[in-house]
Formats: sequence, structure tokens, C-alpha cells
Amino acid sequence: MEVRTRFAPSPTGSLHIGGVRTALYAYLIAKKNNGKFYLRIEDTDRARFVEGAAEDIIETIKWLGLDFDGEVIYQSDRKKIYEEHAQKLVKDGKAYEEEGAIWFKINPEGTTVITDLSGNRKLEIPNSDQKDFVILKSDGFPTYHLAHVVDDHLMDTNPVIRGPEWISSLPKHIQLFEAFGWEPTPYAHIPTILGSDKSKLSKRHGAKPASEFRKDGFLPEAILNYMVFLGWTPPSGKEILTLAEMADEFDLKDVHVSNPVFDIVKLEWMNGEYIRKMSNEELTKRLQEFLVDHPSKDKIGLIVPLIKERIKKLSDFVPLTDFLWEKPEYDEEVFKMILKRHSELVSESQQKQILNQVQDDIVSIMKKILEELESMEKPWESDKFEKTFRDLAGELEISVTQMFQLIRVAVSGRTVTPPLFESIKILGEDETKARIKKTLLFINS
RNA sequence: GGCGCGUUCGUCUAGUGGUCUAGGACGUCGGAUUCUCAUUCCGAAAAUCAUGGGUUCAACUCCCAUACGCGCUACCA
Repeated sequence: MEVRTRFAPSPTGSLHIGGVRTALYAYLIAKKNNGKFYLRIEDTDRARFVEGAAEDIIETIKWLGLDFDGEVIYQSDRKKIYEEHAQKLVKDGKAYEEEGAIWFKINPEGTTVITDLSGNRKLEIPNSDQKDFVILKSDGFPTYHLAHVVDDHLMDTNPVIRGPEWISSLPKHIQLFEAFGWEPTPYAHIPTILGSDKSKLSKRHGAKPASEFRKDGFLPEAILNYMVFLGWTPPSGKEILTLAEMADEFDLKDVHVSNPVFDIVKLEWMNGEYIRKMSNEELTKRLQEFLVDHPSKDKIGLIVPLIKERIKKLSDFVPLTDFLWEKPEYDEEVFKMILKRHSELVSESQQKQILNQVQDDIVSIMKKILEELESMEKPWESDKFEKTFRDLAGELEISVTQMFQLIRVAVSGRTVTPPLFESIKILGEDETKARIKKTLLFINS
């Protein structure tokens, strides 16, 4: 029998990050077995329906690369089907109408026992706690219970993969299947993802939707790779896996039964891993797509090799490189701090004296730097550039680090940048000199 | 409250009765490389396996109880 799974969110908000894992697990089971993966929108609650939520969910699932088969199924299109099935149960004496709704007659005898595929464990729920429940609401829409049983039977879902909040409802679902004379679907209830405070990570608690991770510059493959580990480890012990490798190794029986805690720091690490492993061409493409309004898109390719090992998210690109096309802002204290460092071991009174000299020092050093730059042959070569200023540092009796930090701050306004020489190459000789001059003016004023 | 599910380093986890004085990854801390940052490479700290009882020659692994966490207890999903 063909394996068919489905992801069935309700459009009450954006797709939250926990839903990504549910969708992923369902996707992996389908792919592992060469089966089908469907997307079903459970829009049967008009009160909680949020405009645009279904579109956000579909768009995000596509962006993640969890390609689903066929068309998106909307339960609201299937109203008539649920109604007919509910009526059939009434006719068979297994349900009854009351106050405009149709209620299912539960049998409170015995215990519902099923084997949960997730973790391969036995679940036992006493039926005695169950009460008759609504299957068709007075507005004509089905409740989750009816819609699930009818749809997953008609769709031949095998297995149903969903959250653990449904475990308590298992007697309802099993009895509904039996009332229709159908074989119940196999089930896999996967654990809930928790926040760092151990409370449930859900949209109800304001957890970030998956689309926000996209905006933050996370890669879909990294998100998927991270999420798959929340409740499962591949037998091979690999840390980085493609979707195909996950599908190959994935098995519901290895899925854990306890609730994992979502850790954004590890996600960021993994995102960085993906960025570093990516080809320069690919990273360039992704950055160009991500930075829609970037002022200098065609230069991104040049910069990529410089920042590839320095960014964890696509969005990190901006603060690290914006000095290349934006005029830097200076802070005199930053310059002073650089030179001050070699006086750390001196006494306090002496240090004060030294501080007063620092400003003069900066001015004279910057002048020397500018002189060297003026006399350097264009185009500036990196190794020549480096040697020139190493020599100058020796001459002026400051450390090489101090020398390059002064140039770095003068050129970028920042103490942290991609490699200096390469950055300057992108900036250009004239702009570099202009910025050094500007620094001189700034310090003197 | 009742019922259900769970509990290994801060976090994700390996572990299916002896190989565990508990392994890996992220993070943290130290060091090396280095023009800053990052990368990379070394190294360290970090879990009396929730607690208490059993069973057994032997328990992280099996059983029971307690504690704690999560879920359900809607004409929401």
C-alpha cells in the first residue's frame, strides 16, 4: 500500500516553527517510502480564521522545499462530505442531533489501546472519561474529530503524524472509525517543542513564525536540518544532512517521546555551517535575492569570499559591509583606545599624561599613513600594501595591530571589518584616501 | 482535581542489563594561528543518568512510588 502523509495546519496564524518539524517528519516518511505528501488546510473554525494565514503557510512550506503532491486541500470545500457522513451516523443510530449540532454517541466501556509509531510505544486511554461530543457544529462545519477521521480515511493517510495534544482524543477517533466501519489509521504523535523556559513553544505564546526566520536570514536547509534533530538523531550520527539523506535514515520508531527545547543558538551555528559550505556563486545568489533593496548588488559577488566565514545569517551581511557604500561615522574615543593599549602597564598619572599625547600621535600617524598612500603606485597590491604599513609601524614604534586598526577605523569607522586589504581594494584607492583625509579633519576639529 | 505522556551535561542527544569511573554536537572557558572579527586547529570544565524503593550476581537500561514538566478535560484545532 502506498504511503501517504499530510501536513494539516489550521489557518489561525502564520506557520509556527514547531509546525515546520511536523511537516518535515510527515514529508520524510512519505519520501522514504516513495509515497505522497499532501497539504491540507483545516479551515473549519470560522471564528479563529485569520485572513492570509493559509497563504503564509503554503508559501513558507514551499520556501522550505517541502514540496507537496497535488493541490492544497481545503476542508471548507468539503463541507458537504462531512455533512453526509454525519447524517449517515445519525441514520445508523450512532449519532444524534441536538440544538442544531450532531453529537456522536461514545461508548464509555473499556480502554483504547494503540501502538504509537512515534517511539513505537503503547498508549492506553480509558474510555470512561469520554463524553458524547459534537462532530458537526450548528454552523454546518465539522469539528476536528469528524474532519480528521473522514479526510484521513478518504485520503488513505498512513500514518497520521500530529502533535501529542490529540492523544487524549484517541478514543473519539478510534470509535468514529469503527462507527463508519473503517480501519483506523496508524498514528504517530510527535513531542511538543518547548521554549527555553520549558513552556510550550507555540504561536499562542507568541513564538516566532517560520516566515520570521526567513526574514532574519536563515536558510531553509539549515532550518530543516536543525528541526529534524528536535526529537530524532540519525543512526549514522551525521550532523549535516540533505533532505534526501534525512529521508533515507528517518524512522518514526527512533523519534523521541520527550519534549525538546528549541535553541536558536544552535540553529544559528548550523546556518553558519551551511553558509560556509555553500559555493561563492550560490551564496552570492542567495544574498542578492535576500537583500532586495541593496544599493550595490553587483558588488556582492566580490565581497562574498571576504565575509563567508564571518556571517551566520544572510542578514549579518549588512552591518559587516555597509561601510563599503556608506560614509563612515567616526568616534574619537575609538582611535584613542587603539593607541592607549600600549600604555596599559603604566601607572595612572603617567597614563593621563600619555592620553594627552595620544591625540597628537594619531594626527601625526594618520599624516604619515596618508603620505605613504599618496606615494604608492596604483593599483595597490595587497602584499605591497601590507609591507608598507608593517614597515611604517616599526618606524613609528607602534604595533602592527595598532597600525592596521587605525587604518581600519579610518576607512570604515568600525573596529571589526572583513580583511582590510581586500576591503580597501573594493573601496578603491581614491575613496580610501578621501576617508583618511576626512579622519584627519575630524581628529583635528 | 481526574486521565494521559514524559524525565541522561545549560541545550540537542548516544545509550535497549555487564563494553559507562556515561560518548558526541551546540554553547561556555583556556590556548594556537591571525591586520580586527570570524574561520580552522588543540585542550578544559560541565550529567551522583529527577528522587526513593525494589527485581537481579549486575541497572542509565526492568518494575513500583514520589516529585517535577507537558498535554487533554470546548459546537478550537
